[in-house]
Amino acid sequence: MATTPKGRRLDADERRAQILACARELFSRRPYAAVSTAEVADAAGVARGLVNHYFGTKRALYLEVVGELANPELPALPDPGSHGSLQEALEAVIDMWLDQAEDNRETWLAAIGAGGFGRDPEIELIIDGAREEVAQWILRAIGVGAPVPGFEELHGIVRAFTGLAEASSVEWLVHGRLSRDQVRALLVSSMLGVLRDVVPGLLGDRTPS
Amino acid sequence: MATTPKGRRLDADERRAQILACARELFSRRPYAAVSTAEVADAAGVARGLVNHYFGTKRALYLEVVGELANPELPALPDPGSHGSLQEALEAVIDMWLDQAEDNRETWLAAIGAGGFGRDPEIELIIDGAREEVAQWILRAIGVGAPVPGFEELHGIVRAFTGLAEASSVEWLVHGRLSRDQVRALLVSSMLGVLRDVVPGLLGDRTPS
DNA sequence: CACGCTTGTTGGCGGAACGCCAATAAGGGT
DNA sequence: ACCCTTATTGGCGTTCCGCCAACAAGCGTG
Repeated sequence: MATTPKGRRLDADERRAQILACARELFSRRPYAAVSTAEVADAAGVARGLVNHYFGTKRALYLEVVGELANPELPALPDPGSHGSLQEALEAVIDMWLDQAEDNRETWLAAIGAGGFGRDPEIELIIDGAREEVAQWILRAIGVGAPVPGFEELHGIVRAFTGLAEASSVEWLVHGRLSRDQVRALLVSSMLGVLRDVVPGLLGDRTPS
Repeated sequence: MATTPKGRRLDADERRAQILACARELFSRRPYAAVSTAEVADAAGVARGLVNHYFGTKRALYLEVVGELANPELPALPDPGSHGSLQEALEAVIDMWLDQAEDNRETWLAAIGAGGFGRDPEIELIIDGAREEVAQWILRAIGVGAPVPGFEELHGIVRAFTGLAEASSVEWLVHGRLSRDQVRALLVSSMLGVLRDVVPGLLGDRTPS
């Protein structure tokens, strides 16, 4: 990453961007506390003091990296009115979202914190374990054992569902945009709908389609 | 939190637990790097060296705190024989989940990382801002402006939905338990179902020309 | 009651990292 | 060729962490 020979002067903006890039590289692999400014400076082929000169503090540098990562560059929406049903509009926007996630995979995962950003990989493991426990708990509750055909998909669905449960609960407990009853209805409705689509056999007596 | 006079000897397990409690208190309010072991020791009314004596390193102490927080104590499931329909089982387990979240509100939010755990509040703000942007983007895409009646709820629902989108995408891109098509179907289906239940007016007539 | 042994506890040493600032020199303008 | 702007450096003081030897509180023993 050290693109310039020692001591060479660069344009301020250029140098700043270069250091930022190195910091991004390092912070995306190791947790905040495990990355030193000296390391960042080293990677950029620059004296440590210069990092502080451009970003003030290590924390400020970190914040800037995160801010850069978390900026999702959402694709432009198609003209309103060009779509017929709500379903079509929804499908379109979801496709765009998925494209975006697939293309910027690295960046996007880092921003989400899934691949572990400044977050400690070990911490990530603990959290993931807890989520997995909840998922297994739900699977048991709806009477799904491991050897069911298509279990992997079901597993993934339930894991995804816990994401919905967490986010909606935050809307309820933190932002107050949803009531408990609404969260409940939201979870039951969406989970039922998805199960109906993917494993219709589970529903027993009621088997549409 | 300093329950014992200076220099008093405690049982090893007791002292350990006390320090852990203080660490938990501090780490839940400020990010990792902003909490010093000296502070933890101070809060426990103990010499700094003792923290290292019991936990080795600051990081190990932190990991233990997180591990303690992330342990969700899931309520026992009802007898598998007593379940009626899938819907009933689902409603039951979701109610249990919501109870659990409501009761342990503090702890649970901390574990999720929503209230910001060892995570930097400022970082949290950035991430939340990015999520909000996505939510607004989706709202625009499905043709919902701000002054719609029941907009708050819709807003919350979409925010919750982004949680589902993120989690399912992680299942797709990281764990490989879902394919892209499955994620797509999952998102479309659940979002449509929920919209149908909450704002049925949106579905009927579209194309306001 | 005195003594000693176990072990919880302390205080400080050495190293690493961070924020800051004055000194330096690179590169363009005159 | 000179100077003047400013990117860049190197080091000082401070804070924080991991480690360890010394200390003493409390219990058992004679």
